[in-house]
Amino acid sequence: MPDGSGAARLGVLSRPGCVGLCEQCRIRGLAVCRALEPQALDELAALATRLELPAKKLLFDEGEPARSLFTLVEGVVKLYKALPDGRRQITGFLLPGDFLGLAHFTSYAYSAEAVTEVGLCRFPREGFLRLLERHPALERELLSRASSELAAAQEQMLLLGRKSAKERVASFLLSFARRQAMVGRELVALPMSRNDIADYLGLTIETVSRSIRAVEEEGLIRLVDRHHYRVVDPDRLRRAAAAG
Amino acid sequence: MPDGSGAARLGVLSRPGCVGLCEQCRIRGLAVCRALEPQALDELAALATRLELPAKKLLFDEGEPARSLFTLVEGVVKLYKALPDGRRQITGFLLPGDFLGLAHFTSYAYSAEAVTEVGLCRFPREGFLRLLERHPALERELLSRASSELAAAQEQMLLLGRKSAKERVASFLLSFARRQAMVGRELVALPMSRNDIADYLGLTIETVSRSIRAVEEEGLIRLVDRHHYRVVDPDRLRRAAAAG
DNA sequence: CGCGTTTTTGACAAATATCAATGCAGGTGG
DNA sequence: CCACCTGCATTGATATTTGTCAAAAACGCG
Repeated sequence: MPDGSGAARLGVLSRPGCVGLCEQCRIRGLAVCRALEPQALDELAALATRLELPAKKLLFDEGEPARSLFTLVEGVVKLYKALPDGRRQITGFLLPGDFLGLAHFTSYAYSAEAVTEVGLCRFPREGFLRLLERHPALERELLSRASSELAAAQEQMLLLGRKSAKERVASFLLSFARRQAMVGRELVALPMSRNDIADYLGLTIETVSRSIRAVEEEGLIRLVDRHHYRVVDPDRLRRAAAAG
Repeated sequence: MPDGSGAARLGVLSRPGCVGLCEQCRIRGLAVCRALEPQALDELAALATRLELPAKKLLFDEGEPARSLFTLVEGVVKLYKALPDGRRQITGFLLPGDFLGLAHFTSYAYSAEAVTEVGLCRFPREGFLRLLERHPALERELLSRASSELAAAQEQMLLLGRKSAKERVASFLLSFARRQAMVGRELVALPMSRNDIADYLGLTIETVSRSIRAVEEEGLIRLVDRHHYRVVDPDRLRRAAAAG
């Protein structure tokens, strides 16, 4: 079952500290250890440039020629589309292990911006596409991820089209906690601003703020501070999210 | 640029009457004439079962084991997800040439139902996946389509999260007309019910009805009858759709 | 032609957005 | 070290949009 989180439900979630430690994972994010033979892995590694960017840095903008593909190694990235008058819709938050930049056309269909400091691997489009042709396994992995993204996108459409504000917030808090595999006691980090959450859920910051408070007052979560929470009652949170 | 129509902006739009006429197109919908070598095409054809279904027939239901993949040859299909209490979100309308049933997991992530009478090709999952392994070109075609779907899904998230009722309706009328390549004088068929349009746009039927009327009264479209319209002023319609 | 279904229209209600303060926290400079 | 500043978040009062409920109209089918 997809969990509606917008990206990366692939079991490739980040293990902090893995980067630079595990030789196999040196190009993180491509589920490389799982899906690729060592040779393809090496070729990928040869292609990659390592990149560190500060929070709020724009990786690329909607409409710009798609020259690069990336895997996220560290931190959080948001993807979004905007209307001419400035209204924005965030279409997903990416966590370490996620892939971005696959454009069907020659330009990006969305913008990507670092939410926190991020570490990335950058692949030049041309080289990556050539590699793809030589390694069907890589192509299969991408297709698998794209299907998975598509399922998440559909879940998000259901949220945006049919859920109430409180249900949206509950869904988000639940699925974000799940992605960090921390539904139990663990503290969940919420690095993005209320504004980003609002733009992800199709609400205003005020409504997000009020809805988070409502969910907390019912005892479904506990807000430790503005950017950390615990899921107190996963079952009731799931019901509050209108999750099937 | 994606047009937000939810599926099939691949130039594989239907040419009425092609089915059964053109030998190459006998398995329509896989962009077969474009992307595949003749041998793969023949193998695909050998795998396919032809299917005719009446309107309102359920092809498959969310959660059901994904035993088949389909290409739509004739008619219109809707894909949707539902909440336990019955609220529904239609995630896309499929036109001839479109592909459906690619499940990342072993069960379908959404339901599919015939809007009109439909003609389909059905492929058993197992055989199709084996074929996929032998024909990287087919895999590439699917990846290309999945990327394209993803872009459309993101466009739809923008619509659902950030557009007003009138903008949603204008966007829908415009992109549906474009998909039928009929932005000019031509009559656009709108085979689905107001209810389906509402469930696609995240609105109620009443709001859809009023918004269509508003768009018509401004002279952007002309409603011939409930299920046919003409785009009168594409430019102003595009602006009303808040399209960038 | 009549009946069930879908669509449109209207009056009203509810959810969420908007506008306006206020509060809080982290960073900076005195 | 503290006070202030700045940006983000919360809270409150009100406005707007869209949803809900009810009825009439149009359509499609026997």
